[in-house]
Amino acid sequence: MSATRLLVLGAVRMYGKAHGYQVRRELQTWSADRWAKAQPGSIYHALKKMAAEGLLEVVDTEPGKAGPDRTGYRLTSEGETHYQVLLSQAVVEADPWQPQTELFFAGMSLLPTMPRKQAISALRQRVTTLRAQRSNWHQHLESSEGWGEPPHVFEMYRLWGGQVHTAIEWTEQLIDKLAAGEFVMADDSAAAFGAPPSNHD
Amino acid sequence: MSATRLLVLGAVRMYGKAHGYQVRRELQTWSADRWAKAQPGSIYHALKKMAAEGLLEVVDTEPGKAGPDRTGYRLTSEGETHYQVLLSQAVVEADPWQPQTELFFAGMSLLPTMPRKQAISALRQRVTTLRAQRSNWHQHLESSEGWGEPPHVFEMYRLWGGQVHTAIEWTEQLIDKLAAGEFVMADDSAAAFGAPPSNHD
DNA sequence: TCAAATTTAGTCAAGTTTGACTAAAAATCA
DNA sequence: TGATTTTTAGTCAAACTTGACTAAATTTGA
Repeated sequence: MSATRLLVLGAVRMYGKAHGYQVRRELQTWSADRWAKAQPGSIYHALKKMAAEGLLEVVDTEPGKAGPDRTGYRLTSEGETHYQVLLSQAVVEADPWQPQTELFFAGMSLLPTMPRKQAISALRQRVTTLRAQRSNWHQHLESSEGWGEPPHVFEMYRLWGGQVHTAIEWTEQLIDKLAAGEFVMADDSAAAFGAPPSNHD
Repeated sequence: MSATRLLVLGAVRMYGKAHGYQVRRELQTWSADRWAKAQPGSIYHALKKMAAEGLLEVVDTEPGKAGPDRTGYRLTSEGETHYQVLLSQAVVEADPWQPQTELFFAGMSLLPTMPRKQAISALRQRVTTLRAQRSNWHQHLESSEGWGEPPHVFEMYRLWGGQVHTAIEWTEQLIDKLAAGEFVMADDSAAAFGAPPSNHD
């Protein structure tokens, strides 16, 4: 489950129809080329792959008015479903081992494309997972403590625990803000960030 | 600059001489297959690549007593130099964009292979970088604030700021512990974690 | 107006990562 | 003992990522 796919899907979706370069530039404005693997090759690869998988469909191939031809893509209905699933996963999933940042930031970038209640519930799930990790970690440090692990490894656990703590607090604050009606979410306005344009097709 | 290389180099180094499977198992005990890209293919690839680059040399190819032949590797003197450089970089480097965890955890795993003073100074540099990032981020939020970025992006900055804050505090505590003589470092004992065995060669 | 620079759109070879798979030896056990 | 399982050591194709590069159109500016 890669952040690249979610980001590409999200970018195509927000244009309704988009070609690779458009996606590439959009993701660049999100700095996604820096915090995720959003280099040209990855983007074009993801587009072709997802088209082959039926998540995207090629709408047209205009003889590009500048440079090479532009291939326009659009989400299929399976693509739309897949997008919902990926986005929820990205927001909920809190694997302590994987560098969360990439996937979670992708999810956060696209959070406003979720209805408010769903976003809140996804973030709540995330908090639950994070809490569970935290108590797991606590037990590990207290109980069997003192076995073979070299002491500097405990320091790493401590850092990790601190980061999880920070993440929990932040997530809870975000939930509160969402509950208080902050941010424009998918069910507030057709013009929410990342929302697909009205489909006049 | 990949965590895989540093980890593989560090593992070979701590054995003096090691074959791929040994490295693979060692890294598994560090859970490095989970928080870094330490799958078999990556490990064997890194070994071959670094051998081709002259950082490692093939010591022997015993007809493996179990299964296929074992290829033994050892650090060359360039490899040793490179290891020092990579390790320092991993500890010092604090790129806000890259998911730090992978590289930094690799560095922390191998921290005791540094002399104490060097470790402290590397960590101090890290703190300096982190602080700079933090004030950069502060300025961004305060000053030009309110331009085109959608509000949920600010939340991401806030999370990121919190994580940096946690990282700074943790690093400072670690520096204090090191300064107070905690942990067995490379210049304390030949038996420090990850230290190469005495070279009876 | 015409050369140089920039923007647009994408390709491609090289490099890296994945993880299922092979194949041989050793351990287990009925 | 003979069959099954586990451990050992590594390979390999498929997938993904990188980022320099092409090539055409448009803009800039002397």
